[in-house]
Amino acid sequence: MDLRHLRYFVAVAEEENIGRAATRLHISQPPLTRQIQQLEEELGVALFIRTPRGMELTQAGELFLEEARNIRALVEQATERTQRAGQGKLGRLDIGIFGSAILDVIPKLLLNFRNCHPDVKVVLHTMTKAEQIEAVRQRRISVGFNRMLAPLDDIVIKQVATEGLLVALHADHPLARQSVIRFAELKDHPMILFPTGARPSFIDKVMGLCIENGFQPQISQEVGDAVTGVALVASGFGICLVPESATTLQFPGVIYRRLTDPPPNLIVDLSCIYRRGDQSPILAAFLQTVDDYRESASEQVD
Amino acid sequence: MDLRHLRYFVAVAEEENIGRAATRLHISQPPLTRQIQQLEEELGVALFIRTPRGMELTQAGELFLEEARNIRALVEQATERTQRAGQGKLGRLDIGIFGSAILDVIPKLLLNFRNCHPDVKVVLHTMTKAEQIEAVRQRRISVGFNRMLAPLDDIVIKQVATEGLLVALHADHPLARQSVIRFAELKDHPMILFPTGARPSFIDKVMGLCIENGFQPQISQEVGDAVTGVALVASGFGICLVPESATTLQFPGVIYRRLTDPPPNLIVDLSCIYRRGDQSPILAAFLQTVDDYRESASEQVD
DNA sequence: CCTCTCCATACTCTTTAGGTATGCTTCAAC
DNA sequence: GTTGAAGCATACCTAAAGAGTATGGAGAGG
Repeated sequence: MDLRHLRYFVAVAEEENIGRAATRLHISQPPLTRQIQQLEEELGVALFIRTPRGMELTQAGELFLEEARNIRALVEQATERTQRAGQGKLGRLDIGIFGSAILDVIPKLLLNFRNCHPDVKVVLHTMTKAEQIEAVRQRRISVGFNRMLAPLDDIVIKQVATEGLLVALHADHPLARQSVIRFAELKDHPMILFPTGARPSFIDKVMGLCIENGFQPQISQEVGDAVTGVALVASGFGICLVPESATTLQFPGVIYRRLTDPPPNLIVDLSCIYRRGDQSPILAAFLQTVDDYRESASEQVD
Repeated sequence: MDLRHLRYFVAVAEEENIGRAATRLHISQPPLTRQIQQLEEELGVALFIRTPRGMELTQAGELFLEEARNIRALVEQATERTQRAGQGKLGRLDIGIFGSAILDVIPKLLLNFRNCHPDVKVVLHTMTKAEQIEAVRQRRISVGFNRMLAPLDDIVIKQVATEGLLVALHADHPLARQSVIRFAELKDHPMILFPTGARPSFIDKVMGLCIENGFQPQISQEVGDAVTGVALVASGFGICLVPESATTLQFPGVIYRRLTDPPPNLIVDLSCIYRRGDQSPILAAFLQTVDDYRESASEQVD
């Protein structure tokens, strides 16, 4: 049996007349007669009663008509869904994130992506940098977001955004009276660092800046992520260098101050990683969204 | 697209290797390669990633695999169901009945039929003789049960059973003391007749018998069916001639007495009617059940 | 570097769908 | 009653498409 047989059968059943059905199908009458005979022979069942007036469905034919319509609808649906999946408009995208990336850029990106691709199910997985790399390799996630990424052969790193650094400090802190702070002034003030875990990380960025400015930081506490860091600032444990997006966190008593030095020293990048050679149309669509985001972000700067 | 494409696609997706899939499908490798290419081209979507190790499904391919399996299962199911319908094992049978036929024969027939054909939905319609004939012509019912049927060109009449006649009378009735009654003894006893409505009917049978035995019956009441007739016997309205199967009705105070005369005079037939030329396999199966029933009934008599 | 594996391509053959012409049956109209 | 029209079936031919054989080409492993 063939989908052609079903198409022909439905036409004949609807027209109740082989000649008219043949016209509708843009073929001549004899081949259609033969196809219907073949179908009946293959099923071993009479689907039609031949009357002088035309073709009339048997009970078995009535039943088969329903089934044939179902099958044809399902085929059409399968075709359409598969095509949408091939265009990255249907399916699932697993994304690896880490603590502070969720604060600003990722929500905006996801919002844009879901507007264009409402039928792609986005699943977020919180994981460390090392876990993300491993998960990308094993295809458990298609894309991961992180900072301070070192080049790898099998993984592409694509910069998503750059953010300036701010100092988070308590309103009672001596430096809080200044509207702008020079980096060197941070010397001798206890500092909260994050994240713990795999190096190189944001910690190394901060340590490097301190050394460039001629001092070793006084480490008050090492914590897992920016959220915890700012929470400790609110509790008076010290100051904390954070990316701009951390201003989303408005803990009581915490204020953010800009540093005087200009880029490129006082910026930190946010990048995404994905498997080199990954052909997934959903990933491609997501990376397109990332590009669009970067463009619109740089336009805002202009 | 063709069902062949689906079969081939599923095989390749499962084997993850065109060569092995070709072996499984009992064809050679190159045609299979081409069929898969055709399918991908028609959908406009890459279903597989070609690796040095073999064929790996894309996300779109995974989705299409599910759909393809569904479609194939549905086709198989449609084939099987249609074949069962063609053998009269699946579908619907509409049967016309009248009041007293339901008492004995029909329940037994239906029980037998449903044992052999559990997936045929049997729908009973209570209708008069005239309604049954009209409904058979209009195909609203496939078969009807009735008594005293006159031959018709377009309808086949098939005798289902013959039943002897009994006299239903009240236990206090003078004739109740006799274990057997001669027909002529019914003279001068008020008699309940049924059914009202279309002639010829059971009434004409009874009237004919009375005249044969030399008297005009004293009509106490005409009622619609045997059930009402026997109910009136219980209320003391008179005696009532009924088919044997009416003994199913055990009203308090009602007893049944055999008549002395032998067949063929004191029997009444139950027949079924159906459209001449009706090819429905379900009807054929039902008529076969009727034949089997008649055979087993006559065996019991032997 | 060679070989093995596996998919793609080229070409041929065979099957089968589709077209044209025609026959057969039934129904209706004259 | 005969004739014509409608509708399905059959016979035969053509063309398209699937399947087979032979071979090429690319990547992985020894």
